[in-house]
Amino acid sequence: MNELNPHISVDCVVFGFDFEKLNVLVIDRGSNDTSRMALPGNLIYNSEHLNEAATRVLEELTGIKNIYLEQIGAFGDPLRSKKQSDQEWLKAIRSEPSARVITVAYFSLVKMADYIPHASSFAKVASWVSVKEINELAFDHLEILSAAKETLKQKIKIQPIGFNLLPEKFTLSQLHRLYEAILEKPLDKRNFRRKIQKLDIITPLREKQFGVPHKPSQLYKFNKEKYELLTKIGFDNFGF
Amino acid sequence: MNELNPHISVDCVVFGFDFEKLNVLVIDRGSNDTSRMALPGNLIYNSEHLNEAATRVLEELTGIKNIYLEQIGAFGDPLRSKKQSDQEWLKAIRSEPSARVITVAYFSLVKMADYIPHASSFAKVASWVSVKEINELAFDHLEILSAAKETLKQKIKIQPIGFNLLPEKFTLSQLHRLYEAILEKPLDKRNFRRKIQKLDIITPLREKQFGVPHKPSQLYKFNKEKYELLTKIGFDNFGF
DNA sequence: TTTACTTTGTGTCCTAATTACACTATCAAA
DNA sequence: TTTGATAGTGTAATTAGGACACAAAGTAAA
Repeated sequence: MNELNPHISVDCVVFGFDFEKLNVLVIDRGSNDTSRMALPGNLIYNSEHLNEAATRVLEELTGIKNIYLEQIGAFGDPLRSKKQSDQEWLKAIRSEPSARVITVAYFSLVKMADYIPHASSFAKVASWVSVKEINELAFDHLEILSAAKETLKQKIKIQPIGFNLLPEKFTLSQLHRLYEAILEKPLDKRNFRRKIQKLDIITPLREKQFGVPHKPSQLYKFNKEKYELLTKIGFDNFGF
Repeated sequence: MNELNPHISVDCVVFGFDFEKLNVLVIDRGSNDTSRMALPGNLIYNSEHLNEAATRVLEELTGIKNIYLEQIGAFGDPLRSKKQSDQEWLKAIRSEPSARVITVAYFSLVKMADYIPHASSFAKVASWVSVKEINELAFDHLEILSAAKETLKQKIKIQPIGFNLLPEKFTLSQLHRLYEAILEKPLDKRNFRRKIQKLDIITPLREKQFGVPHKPSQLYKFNKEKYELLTKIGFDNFGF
């Protein structure tokens, strides 16, 4: 009844931002394969919705709840079944050797502070790796990562989802660097500030940075209420 | 070896444009279910790539080759297995009663003249139905249709894919009505013309409409070479 | 052959958005 | 008190977007 479905898996591209660059959570699969790193993922249960499965996989891995998740799409072609090294996958698939696995990929945005690899005690430990440093991954995960990066780029041009990658309180410079990291191109500082302020969805706090060896920066928070109000009115251009 | 996989299907949302409104190909499933109409779709073979399966389903249905196809995403939750009326699906699923089906949805854009239902002699006959008239479909197909419409809207704001819905030679008015139908909002005639001409990807022909009871219109064709040249240069704003 | 009907095709003005660009202010640390 | 680092700000020029009305070219009907 509540069994794993050996034909369908979910894989998650979990992005984090360290105030300088984008990072992704990857899992070390050991050394019995050409590419040791893989995206976190798992087979799904027959009783599960797709989104639930992705949420579950991420919570099992990182302990994070209420995670921002978005589907990227379905991947997986017959070649997938030739790579037979992931032990869990092998075990599940054993009964039906000719089957293939379709994987439904998700991307998610988390605050990096919410998951610190070795401070957490989960079975598989994932680690943060800079997106730019990844040029090989197990299975078709490199393709999935590319699609995730592209989807994120497109999405952030339309919706203010970047705030999921920042702490509650953040500076405009941090937000600026985040957009540059995602879009992979420099954005003029003054033009960026003007534009983001005109969107009218961030609120300055009565608080500044302290302890920094330079002029302390104004802190802001994302005004979710105002954003939702604007979208309800039909406003939909939060683009860059 | 080359068997149907009873867990994974593809469904296709095939859009056509009759110079007035958007239409979708639907199949009449007979009367043994609450909602008789469904999107064309089928289970996939284990040896098939996902895209291949979608291409195959469409070619089997309409005979059209070289179709424009784009994945929308994966759908399907456990509820799906409770609706047990599609005979083919039942038969395929019989051996494994507790399984669920994930469907990978695609949307495709075709020139309506390429598929005229009763002129073709395929087993299942699909028919064109105005998108606006559809408010019920079998399974979760209404949800898929909504997602398809939304994806198409977003996509046409970025890429010039609309030309797949028009014949080789078309008028600016036809193109104008197409954009209005997809975006579901009126666009100013003069501003539309100015903008589309500035994109510089359509070429006027040495030819006009004839036989029309009004001023004959200039005919244009989509300049694919120029479009690809522009994208290679890094230009990517074909938006509306 | 004239008139009515229908759709094509065009230009300007105004406002909003985008781009490029450089210097002063404020803090910690040396 | 000097140095080093980042924050924070305005303007001018260009480009894009939105609103708007009328003459031209064909067929069909009188």
